[in-house]
Amino acid sequence: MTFAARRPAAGTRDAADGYRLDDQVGYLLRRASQRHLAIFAARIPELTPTQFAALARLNQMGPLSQNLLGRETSMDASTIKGVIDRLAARGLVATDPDPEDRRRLVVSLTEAGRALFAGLAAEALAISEETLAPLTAAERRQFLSLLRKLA
Amino acid sequence: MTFAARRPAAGTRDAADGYRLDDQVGYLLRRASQRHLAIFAARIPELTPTQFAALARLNQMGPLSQNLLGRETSMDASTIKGVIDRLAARGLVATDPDPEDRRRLVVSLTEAGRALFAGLAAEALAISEETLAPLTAAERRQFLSLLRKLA
DNA sequence: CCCCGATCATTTGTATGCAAACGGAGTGTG
DNA sequence: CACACTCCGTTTGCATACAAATGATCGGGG
Repeated sequence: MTFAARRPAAGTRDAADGYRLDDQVGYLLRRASQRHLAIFAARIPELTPTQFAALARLNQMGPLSQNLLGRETSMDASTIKGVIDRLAARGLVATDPDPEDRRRLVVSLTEAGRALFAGLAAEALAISEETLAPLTAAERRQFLSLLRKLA
Repeated sequence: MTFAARRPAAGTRDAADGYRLDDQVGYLLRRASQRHLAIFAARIPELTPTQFAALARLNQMGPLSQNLLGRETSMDASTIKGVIDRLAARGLVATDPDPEDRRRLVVSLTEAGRALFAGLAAEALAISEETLAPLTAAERRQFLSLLRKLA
């Protein structure tokens, strides 16, 4: 005796009943991102994760054109523009025209930006640790490995 | 002969050099969410993932107050308001005052909303599958299990 | 019964994030 | 050299997200 006999023959009804929001990867990703954001905002209130990502990439790669920096940090052209505008307004990055290509706007870290990043990098690593705290060390490695395949 | 001798003695410089953006869980979560969103938008262009989540929860739980629906879908009060406003403008949900508590706004699925959800549920499951496609079946189970612990 | 704290919905301000369209600038081809 | 194609930066419009403040309402305690 199963429940199969109670199911309607058509497909849509089955799918609607079988859809469990709490099991969907998109919903879980959104929730995990929200939790991470809360941890980040609590420990580094002066920057957002995206702003910090831009500083980190500039620190790692040196000056980059605005659009390229966007690609290197997974932000589209309009998003990176807003991020750079806000960082520039606070004096953390400088923007200069590229003499070799007049379309380009070269973004570079200022000394203040470099110092801020250097002072916060350890805290940023601690944020990643706290985000992964519910997992054991082995689970963290496994999770990051799988997550990388989806990114 | 290692590189250790070239490292400065202080801590901040070490942390700045040791910070690899591409290894940080927050960055990877953002990228995975972006990929999922692109898949969702391509396959269900008429709804956003959050809008679909609200319909799914209403389909599962029945009518709910607006704030409670927000909690049940991990959206704060101002976010869920905008989502419900847009769904209501399209006739997919109805909002009525709660006679038992005049603070509350009861949100319920309309027939159109119920039909739309039923018609899209199978596609939504396919979206989850496509998002997880880079993983094997065993990896998917493992990944979802770990992700749930972080959400 | 009145007050106090909690809850509900709303509004405002700020910050991603994506789509689409635009003009300016490089590049390669015929 | 002219043209098409591409890239760069910008702008607009829309949709999450969160913080903070507000006003209305509900609940319980004194």
